[in-house]
Amino acid sequence: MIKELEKVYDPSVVEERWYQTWLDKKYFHTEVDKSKKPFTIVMPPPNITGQLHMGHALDNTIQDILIRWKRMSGYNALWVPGIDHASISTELKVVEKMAKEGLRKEDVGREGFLKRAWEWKEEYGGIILKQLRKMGSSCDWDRVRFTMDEGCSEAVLEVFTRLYNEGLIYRGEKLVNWCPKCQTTISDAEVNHVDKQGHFWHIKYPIKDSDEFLQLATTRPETMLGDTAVAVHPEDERYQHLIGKTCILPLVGRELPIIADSYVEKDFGTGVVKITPAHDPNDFEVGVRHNLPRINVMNDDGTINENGGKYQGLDRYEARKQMVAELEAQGLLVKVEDINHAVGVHERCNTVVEPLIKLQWFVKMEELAKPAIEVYKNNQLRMIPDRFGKIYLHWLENIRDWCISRQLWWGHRIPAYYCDDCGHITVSKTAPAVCESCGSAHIHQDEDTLDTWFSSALWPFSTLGWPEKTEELEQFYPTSVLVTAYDIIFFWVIRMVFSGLKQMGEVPFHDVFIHGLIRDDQGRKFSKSLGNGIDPLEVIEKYGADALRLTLITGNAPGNDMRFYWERMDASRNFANKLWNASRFVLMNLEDDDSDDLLLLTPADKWILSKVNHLAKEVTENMNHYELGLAVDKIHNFLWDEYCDWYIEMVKPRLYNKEDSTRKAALWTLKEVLINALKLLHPYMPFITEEIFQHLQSDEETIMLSKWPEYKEEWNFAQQEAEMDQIKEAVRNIRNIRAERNVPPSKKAKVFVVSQNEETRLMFEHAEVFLKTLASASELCVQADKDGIEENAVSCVIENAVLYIPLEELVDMAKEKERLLKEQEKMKKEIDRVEKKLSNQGFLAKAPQAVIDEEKAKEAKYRDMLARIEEQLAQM
RNA sequence: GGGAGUUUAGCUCAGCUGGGAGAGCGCUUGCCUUACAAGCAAGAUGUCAUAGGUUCGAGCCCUAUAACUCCCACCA
Repeated sequence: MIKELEKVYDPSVVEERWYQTWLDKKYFHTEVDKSKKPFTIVMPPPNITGQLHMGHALDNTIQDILIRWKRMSGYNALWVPGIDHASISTELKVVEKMAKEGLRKEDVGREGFLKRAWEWKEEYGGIILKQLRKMGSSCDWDRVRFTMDEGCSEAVLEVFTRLYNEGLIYRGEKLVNWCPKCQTTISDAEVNHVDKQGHFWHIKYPIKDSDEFLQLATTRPETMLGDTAVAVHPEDERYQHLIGKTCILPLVGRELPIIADSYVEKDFGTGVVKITPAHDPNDFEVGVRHNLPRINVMNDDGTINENGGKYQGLDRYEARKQMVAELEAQGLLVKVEDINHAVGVHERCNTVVEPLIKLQWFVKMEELAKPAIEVYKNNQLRMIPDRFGKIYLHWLENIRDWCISRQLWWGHRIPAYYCDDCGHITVSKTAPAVCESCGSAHIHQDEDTLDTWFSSALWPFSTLGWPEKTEELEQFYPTSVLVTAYDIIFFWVIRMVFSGLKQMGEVPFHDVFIHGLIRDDQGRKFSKSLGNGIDPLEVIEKYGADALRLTLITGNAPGNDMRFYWERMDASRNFANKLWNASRFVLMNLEDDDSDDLLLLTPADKWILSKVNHLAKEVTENMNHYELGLAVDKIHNFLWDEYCDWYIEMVKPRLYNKEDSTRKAALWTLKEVLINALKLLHPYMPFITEEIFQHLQSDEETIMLSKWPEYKEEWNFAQQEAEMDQIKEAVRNIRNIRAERNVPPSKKAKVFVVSQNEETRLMFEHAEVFLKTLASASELCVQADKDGIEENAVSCVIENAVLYIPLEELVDMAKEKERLLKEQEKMKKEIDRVEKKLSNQGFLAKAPQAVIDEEKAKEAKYRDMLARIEEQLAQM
């Protein structure tokens, strides 16, 4: 039994033991049960290169809370875990590892590389899932999925071929984002724009057969090697005479047409733009309009290629340096301006992205985006908090085609087969033996793989068995809620929505619960370079998973970032310890006979039952609105303040008196209320609640599968709640009086309650059992008049009564009077305020009746109290 | 350039559909009261960023301003 255990709660043993038990008993496993309503979450699959960090800890705590709550509420609750192959990150890691052995990708070939990648996956892929168990995550481990497992791969092939056949996937030569370091294309979403210090080089381009020059500026002089035109605005008077003429590209000598295009802004710079269709998205468009040649001057590694003449072989930045120097030498460099401008970098490696023309695979987005916009607008898809919906819409409304091919080996290989004879492309889920067009057997598969997000976009249905028609799919799709951080809306949420709508005809989830980021104590993001990371596993080791979970949820509102600092862990641990000790107290007193017949419930019992009853209602409501921070705050407050500091203290005298006829009721209430509160707390702090629950009762096998507390009318005691509020107020007043005079608790004093109201007197008489101990009273005298009270007793006025405490020490009457005058002043102010309200015709006419009644009741109460205060004063 | 968020106690943050400003930590004072000193009790601290407006009533709704943060974006 707990009562024999330590005074201090030690989470490490308890957490380990319960997680193993839950696993052994298969509590996490969910089978399809059509008699219940489904509640589904698919876990955002962490990367196989990943280690558990605070973001995962928060994300999974939220999911676990929701799943545990719904499971207890009788839902067919399924939480599918899984991991993502993370094509580019993993490939980089494996390459890095090979480099240590002195090997390059090319040395081992595609197959050799993939073998190593799979080995990586086997070795490291499951680490983060194991770490998630430390958090207490109750996902269905029998259903772990991997984005490259058989089923998910099947789904990828199915979707690719379907979209291709519909013309929604196409192959085209377009300007794409190229990472020279990773040597692959990347999507727009993978490009970060960072402000960098750069230069504006103002250069003169000579006009052919003339002494004139066109002056223009560029931030990337090396791209001039690929210039194929110079453009001005069609209506720019300054340059009318030059349109149609030719200028000479410095350093290269190529003749460039001077064209007119309204893309150029007259008022920016000199109003002249060099056009490099192969290296700039805008210029590319201009090139299409004017049928300009595209000259690619760059190799895949960011060096200048054979089109760069003598600069061939130089790195792009070295070429830039040399070219600028030569321009200057030739007198063609007018000036150099320092500027701050946004540069696109690859989010993985921070290398400056180079726009290059490449033949790549794309998903046509316009048609797919429309229904995704619709479902948000007509509320089939909700964002919590709603403001993220605007970000979602803005992205979809401005979406461009999605480049999905990657020059990587690790991932889903594109199921396109090229005929070496006729050039026909066959797209097929299985490798065709011959070209479907000419029948040639000389065919080869596309070397590229798909963007990692292509497979994760299918996650909500591929994990449930799609494209097979499984009963899981039928029962659990659409899923209930997606839990994720706001930084992943573009990458993932949007792509899941349009993929789900396209393939399943339904949204992949109804709600998107978006949380913020965890930051360090100074509000900075956790990052390797700052070295400010905090390992959740270390936190768990020191404080326990329950405490970490509580910290992550407490005081946080949806969508908001939060700071982590250790002091908050102390507070959470202290709460766990408080709960532990309160439970020890209950268990110490509990007896074997816990039948609930013949219970004589006192007002105090009814009060706490009523409180926990309303707590259940409010917590459930908060959780329905994803207000987890508010919910857990209420549970915390109930357990610590109401249950521990008040109820347990009230009940002690009854427990210690074996003759007390209400003793059994006290024990029953202590236990019953604690069980209900534990259940409400369980989703947040699963381990400690289970540990206590198991010691406390034997009706239910585990708190995990116990019945979620619901509001019940028979536990609604409004009157007792009001009475206890008044008793508490009296106790606080007495304590205050004693504290102000530094009367130690050991020094007891008589307390007189004088009230003309019979009900009030009765109420205090009933409370005598515990009131004496709570207020350090030697004796409690409840009476209708002031008989027997010393003249210099300290007094204070409460609703319907006056309290007197005769203190032996000489009471400073002048000070007492001063205190009463202050009270009087305060009361008058209150009355003024209420009266002002009640004499306001507008208020009386427009405010709800309940509010008006409340104010009237206050007025009466305050007037009564003021009268008593003045009576006291008159006698001084 | 567009959009969003934040501004509440010394610190970190809650405050749900408008109806007397809250928590944790910190601080002051007194207590080892047989569950808990990781505790108990009693305290102190707020022009809810600023200025207007709507309303019987505004921390909450509207407008403007300021400061900070973030996201998006092809001005060379």
